[in-house]
Amino acid sequence: MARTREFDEDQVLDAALQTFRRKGYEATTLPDLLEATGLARQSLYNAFGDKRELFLKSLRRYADTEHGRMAEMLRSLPIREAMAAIFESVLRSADRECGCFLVNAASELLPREPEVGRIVASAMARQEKALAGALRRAVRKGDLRLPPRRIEQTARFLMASLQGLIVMTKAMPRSRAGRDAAAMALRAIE
Amino acid sequence: MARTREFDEDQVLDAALQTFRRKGYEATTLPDLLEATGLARQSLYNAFGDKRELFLKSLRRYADTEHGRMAEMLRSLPIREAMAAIFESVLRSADRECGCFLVNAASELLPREPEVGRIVASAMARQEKALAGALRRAVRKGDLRLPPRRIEQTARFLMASLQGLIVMTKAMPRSRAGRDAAAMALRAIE
DNA sequence: CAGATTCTAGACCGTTGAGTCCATTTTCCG
DNA sequence: CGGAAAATGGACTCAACGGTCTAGAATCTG
Repeated sequence: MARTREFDEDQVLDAALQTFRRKGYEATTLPDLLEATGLARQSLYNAFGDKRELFLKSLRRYADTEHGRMAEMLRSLPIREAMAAIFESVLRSADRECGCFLVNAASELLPREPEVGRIVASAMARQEKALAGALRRAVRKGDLRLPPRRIEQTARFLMASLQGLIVMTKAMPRSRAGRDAAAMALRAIE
Repeated sequence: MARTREFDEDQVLDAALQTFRRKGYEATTLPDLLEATGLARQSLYNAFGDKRELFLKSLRRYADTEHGRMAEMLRSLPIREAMAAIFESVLRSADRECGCFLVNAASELLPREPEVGRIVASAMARQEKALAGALRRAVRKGDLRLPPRRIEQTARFLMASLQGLIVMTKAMPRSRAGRDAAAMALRAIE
């Protein structure tokens, strides 16, 4: 048979992901990716296809893991604590991180790259659903008073607040603006 | 003396701005800019310097005009109508437009380009101030009930909502999500 | 008109990009 | 062991990039 693969696909994908997330698609060069992943040129092409494919795979992976993190918080914590923790994690990651990969990718590549549009839109829709589900559970449990008609709307509002927070912390990392905005958005589920 | 300049600087800058806004910095090529502006290579370099300088000038111009539009609305309309109109203009421009140039630039180029960071941060701070000012006037006039302590916070919250709306309409242009989020954000100044 | 200056068109330059090819080495497994 | 498959390093292609230069046409003002 053949020689077995020596690198861990997910690990390589994560390295590429971080690079794309930090520098964006166009500004990331192939040498950047080789250095970040530690792979040889040929290996990268064999395993993931060209730069664009690698980017899309990274983006899908990011969407999946982020959704997982969020869904996990929403499942394991009461709704208010969960939302507060989600907002807080955005605020805390403002310095070392480099914004949400989905938002970055959408900003840079839409409407030019429809596949990016599909990935981002479906990721956001999924997160919105998870949020609405958590709100519904909270209402059923009596933790939250919210007319059923308002659940979807509230989920969408919280999503928008989250996106806004992400943008503001990236653009004004040292400002109080993010904290204030987050605190006020949370009042929607008080 | 010399031959007079044959093009209108602001008009050229607007053409470049639209191109950068639509395609982003890296993906915009010099030929793109020449076609959009109708200028010859040399003229562009003479008048605006290199690609990076042209981009920064475009971004500053966008920040100024957008701030002007917003400030004008806030000055000429009651606070609720003004905010509704501002949100509405983001929603309506979802299809043909290409997102907020400031958000796009920040997403693509931060933290790599500190000058972009300065432009975006100061633009947002200016808008936040204009918003806070409008809120304060509304409170003084009795149009709005809001403890003075909450004015700054509300302004920041509305800014974040606006940014979030911009991102969501770009990422999910055909969705109801934007409308719902906008409606709910406006309830903060009901 | 004359001279200065800008505009234009396009050739040109060096660099760097993504992607391919190939020859060699490494590792696996029958 | 021996061959199949993968990994590697590096040379290579070719196109496109941003930016410069040149030569000539256009247009202003003194």
